[in-house]
Amino acid sequence: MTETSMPQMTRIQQKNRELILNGALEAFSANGLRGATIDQIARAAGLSKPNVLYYFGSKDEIHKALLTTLLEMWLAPMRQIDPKGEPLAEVLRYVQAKLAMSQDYPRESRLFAHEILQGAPHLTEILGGDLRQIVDRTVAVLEGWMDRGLLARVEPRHLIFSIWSMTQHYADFETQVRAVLGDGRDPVAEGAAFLDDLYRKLLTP
Amino acid sequence: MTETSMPQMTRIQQKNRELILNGALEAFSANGLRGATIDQIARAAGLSKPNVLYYFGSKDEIHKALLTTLLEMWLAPMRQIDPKGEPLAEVLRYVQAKLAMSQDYPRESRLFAHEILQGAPHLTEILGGDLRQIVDRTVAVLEGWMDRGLLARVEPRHLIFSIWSMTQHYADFETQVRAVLGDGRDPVAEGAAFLDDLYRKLLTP
DNA sequence: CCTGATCCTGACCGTTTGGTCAATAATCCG
DNA sequence: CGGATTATTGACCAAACGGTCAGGATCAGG
Repeated sequence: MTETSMPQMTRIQQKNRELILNGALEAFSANGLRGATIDQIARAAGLSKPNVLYYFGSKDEIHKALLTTLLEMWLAPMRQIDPKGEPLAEVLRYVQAKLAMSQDYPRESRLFAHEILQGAPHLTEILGGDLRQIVDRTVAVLEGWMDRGLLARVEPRHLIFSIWSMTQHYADFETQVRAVLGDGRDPVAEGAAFLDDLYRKLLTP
Repeated sequence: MTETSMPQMTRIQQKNRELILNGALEAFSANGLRGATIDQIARAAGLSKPNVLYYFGSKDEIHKALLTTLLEMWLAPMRQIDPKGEPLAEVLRYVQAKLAMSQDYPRESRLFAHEILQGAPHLTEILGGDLRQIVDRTVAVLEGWMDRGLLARVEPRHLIFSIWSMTQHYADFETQVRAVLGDGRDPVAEGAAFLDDLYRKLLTP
């Protein structure tokens, strides 16, 4: 959400660009790229529509800027897996970190879900580059652990998918989860316990 | 996709309503409720726009009819879990059936994903009723098995979530999956093996 | 205080969208 | 066949949408 502060920007630019990106996150995460309107974004940002378009040339440009800004944050937990750490603990810590992000940043989670449902038009470049790279690194680490018998052998990429899908599920499908579980329960806390159990059983050698 | 054939409908009504629902599935699954236009639906159905609106009064009505029609099919695999069967085999069969559905009916899967990302405006009624009931039944069956020590004890509802999220992931997030796995691989076949392994380890008492 | 650059907005424009309607064509049935 | 019902469409409408623009307000620096 905090924009990478470019140096040659006035205070006003910094403040308003951030207001706009914040409003855009609200609108895009709720309605998707096509569903969200510039008016919605402007209202959420507390600015006029032409003023929004003064800072970003088009709706698409806002969307792109937002995704670029947020992707780094979204991948951060995976970067923190430590090849020198205790294997099972490292994976479990990653799972919990990803789950916490889905809980703390549901809008961001939904934003990415929407983007990917559309076929990731804006993300494909990054998906093929940066993301691929960080995933490859993580796969190598996991395979190293499995080779040394420190972790049960499973297909590493599918292990990663399973973590992504289940943790995001709690944010993206919150409605469904709530409808099924009923009120008065804490889906994410229960999910944390379930996932800990699951990956412990799956990965203990 | 096949409409529940109401009796007092002419052949033309039956045919055209089905054409429309089919076109709507194409449009809604690709672009969501707000993103899809009646024109798109009409084109996909091979009918004129006013003619589409002759059969369904509004875009929302088409959407609602489509969800209602498809929900039954979507829940069918869960209904087939047999309380008298061998527990682990029953669960594994359900997992594979759900995965096959994500592969065979990706449009339907995406349709539901879109709907739920919007907060399930049209589904909430059904989510609180029919869905709740079938889930409750399945939970009871699972708990029975766990009580008798035939299945490892886990929170049954979260077990169900995990199945839903991971199987749907292969359809909804197909782009992401393909980008990470690279070409020349069969994500679903690999997923089937991974999931079989996972649930076997998780649920074997 | 002045001046140039930055910031902001009301009014406006062309297009798309959901939806209507009167008129015409096809179909059904006695 | 013939009349009534059903099916279909081109033309149209109001609202919403993405985006532009000229001109005025505000601000920073000398």
